[in-house]
Amino acid sequence: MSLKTNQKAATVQDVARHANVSTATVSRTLSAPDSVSAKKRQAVLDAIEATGYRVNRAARSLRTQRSNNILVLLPNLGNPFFSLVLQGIVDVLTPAGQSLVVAETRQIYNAGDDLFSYYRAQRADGMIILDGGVPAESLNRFLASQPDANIVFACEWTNVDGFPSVRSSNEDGAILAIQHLYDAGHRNIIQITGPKDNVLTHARIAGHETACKKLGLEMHYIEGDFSLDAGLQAAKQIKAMSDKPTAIFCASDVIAFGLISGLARCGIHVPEDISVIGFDDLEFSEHFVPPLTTIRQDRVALGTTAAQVLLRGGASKADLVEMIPVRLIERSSTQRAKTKISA
Amino acid sequence: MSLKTNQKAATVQDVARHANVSTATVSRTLSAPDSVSAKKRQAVLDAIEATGYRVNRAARSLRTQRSNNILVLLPNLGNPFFSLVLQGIVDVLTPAGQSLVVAETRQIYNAGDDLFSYYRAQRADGMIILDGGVPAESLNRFLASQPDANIVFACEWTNVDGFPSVRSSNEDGAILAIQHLYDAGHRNIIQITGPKDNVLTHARIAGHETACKKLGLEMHYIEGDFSLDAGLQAAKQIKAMSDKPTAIFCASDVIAFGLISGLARCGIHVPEDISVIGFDDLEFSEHFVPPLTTIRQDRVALGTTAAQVLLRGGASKADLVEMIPVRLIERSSTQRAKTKISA
DNA sequence: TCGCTCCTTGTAAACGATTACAAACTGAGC
DNA sequence: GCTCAGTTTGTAATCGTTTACAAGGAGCGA
Repeated sequence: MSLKTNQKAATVQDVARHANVSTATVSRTLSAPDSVSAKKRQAVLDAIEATGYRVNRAARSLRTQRSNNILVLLPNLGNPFFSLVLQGIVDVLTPAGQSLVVAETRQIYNAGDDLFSYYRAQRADGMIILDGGVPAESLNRFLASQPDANIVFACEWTNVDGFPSVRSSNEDGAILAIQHLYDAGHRNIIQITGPKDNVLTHARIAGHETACKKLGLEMHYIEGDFSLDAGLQAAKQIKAMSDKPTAIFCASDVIAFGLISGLARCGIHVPEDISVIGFDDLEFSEHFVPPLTTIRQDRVALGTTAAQVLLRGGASKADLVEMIPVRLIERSSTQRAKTKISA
Repeated sequence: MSLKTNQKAATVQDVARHANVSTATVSRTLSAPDSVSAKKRQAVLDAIEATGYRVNRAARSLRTQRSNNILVLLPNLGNPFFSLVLQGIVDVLTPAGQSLVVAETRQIYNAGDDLFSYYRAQRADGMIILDGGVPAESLNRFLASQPDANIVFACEWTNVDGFPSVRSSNEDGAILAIQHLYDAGHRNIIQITGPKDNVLTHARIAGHETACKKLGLEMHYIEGDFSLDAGLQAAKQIKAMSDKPTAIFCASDVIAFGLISGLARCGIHVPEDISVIGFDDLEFSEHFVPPLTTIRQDRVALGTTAAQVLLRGGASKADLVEMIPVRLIERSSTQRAKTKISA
């Protein structure tokens, strides 16, 4: 490529002139090389090299009606949970020649816009939504007005039918967690849940119930919200209980961190006094003290799969639900129940 | 806005027809409302409402030669350190009507592209680079070919002159760390550093040296790389030392996590046996066991400031270095030295 | 050589906005 | 009513691609 300090970027016209061909031939060399004779093709490639030509995406978008942009919508960009999901998305999108545009749901609504309108304004080729809290009204508008919009939910999802989704098998995860505790002899188990209007919360409670029914356990919950603080608060409640659980299933690793810290301040030690299992398997969980037993979500796979579904035009399979398996990662925050097993 | 299931999006022509004005008037209503009479303006706004018109960004970009896209380049999207920086960036960019396009340096190079060429292809209005490891050759190309390119480095920076940068005061941070340990009576201090070719590493070593010179301490280093594993490896080395340090300054919190875990496995306890101070103050650091004393970087401010510099056209002040202050967060991983203070 | 097909190539019309320029209108001052 | 300046409006060119269509040329059989 040329290093010359040219003010304005080379256009397809410049290349054509340079190679002594028409603009159509230049364009074809790029999009359908086989339809151009070897001689002209080489001339065009040389001219591109010489002029430092790069296609103007705006012009191409305007003409082809495709932006080559994929919009990713997050509830909260500052939440480190999403970093590996984004990693997975970009791993698939970049090689496919798509650029990744990120936005936060609340920024859009703060600007007085709504999702539907924002999507139209961006004119992205597709959208991955990582936020299950999008208002149903916005989504119904999509279905009514742009039934062909290419949208995939990932991680979280929505109860509005008509959108494909990629998610961890949350129920299975909860079942694995309860079963693991049961197998270690625990019979008095509490779940500290996520926020009550969240789809993940419901799924993890559903799994919990399934497991408890099967195993003949009673179900106990403390309502939380996936945050550290929820764990700290729960620790206080547990300290005050007369009949303490022997094991706690936290709906997120972050809750577990807060809980374990909180319990330690009350003189309750994990896993000696109480076993704790988390959900997510964050980078840190392995290095927490004690290393956290947890249910691993494959965040990169969530991202890559969502991107693949999108590229394949997943919107046509509106009922698609792609489940990413989770697995139990056994570490040191859970141990065999010390108290005698009742019954 | 209309809910009708219209196939193709409304254009400025449709709005003009609807409002019985020319396309120029529609365009002016959007970009310079004051230059349009109140009556026509209202007619246009009504027509926009009725047709559900949204400006076509590709067409606008083509005509105005501005994309309203800002490119953010990261070394590694999966690294949760950057999530709050991105948060800060988006907090500023979205209200300013700019979209955020993210890409990873290595993806670009994997694709056989180089940064300069990629930037031209994207035709972004500006770029925030969070990766100090960009080859000098690419950067010199920018300066030679597009001296007006709007580029800001954030977090990390480059030794190539000519680019503004926003960064934490890393030297100050290292000085604060050493001073804190000194004040607690420590005289035998080691730093576990970042990777040796990194600008942050150099800055934190420079601060360390400044402090040691002032305080009359010897300087000791173990070379690391900001990772958990570096901390674990360092723990082994320290265990094998006959004259052990009483305090360790880790160039990142993540190193500190690994170090503390590693030391614990060798029966060396923090802070009882050795004090440890980190750098970054991740969300997690407060809840580590023990809660980590560290130097806090204001990651959100790094992002917002970088975005503001960019929007102000910071490239014109190529020598600008915006320093974001750091501060000492004292928690429980450091304590007063037990051994007698020598001299 | 003619006529036919098949492959390459070029011409020119989109795509949907912005904006320079000119035309039309307004009202004030005489 | 006429002139002039100032405001408002419209016309049409332009941004840089892609692609439908037509035309030119090559190859081949008769």
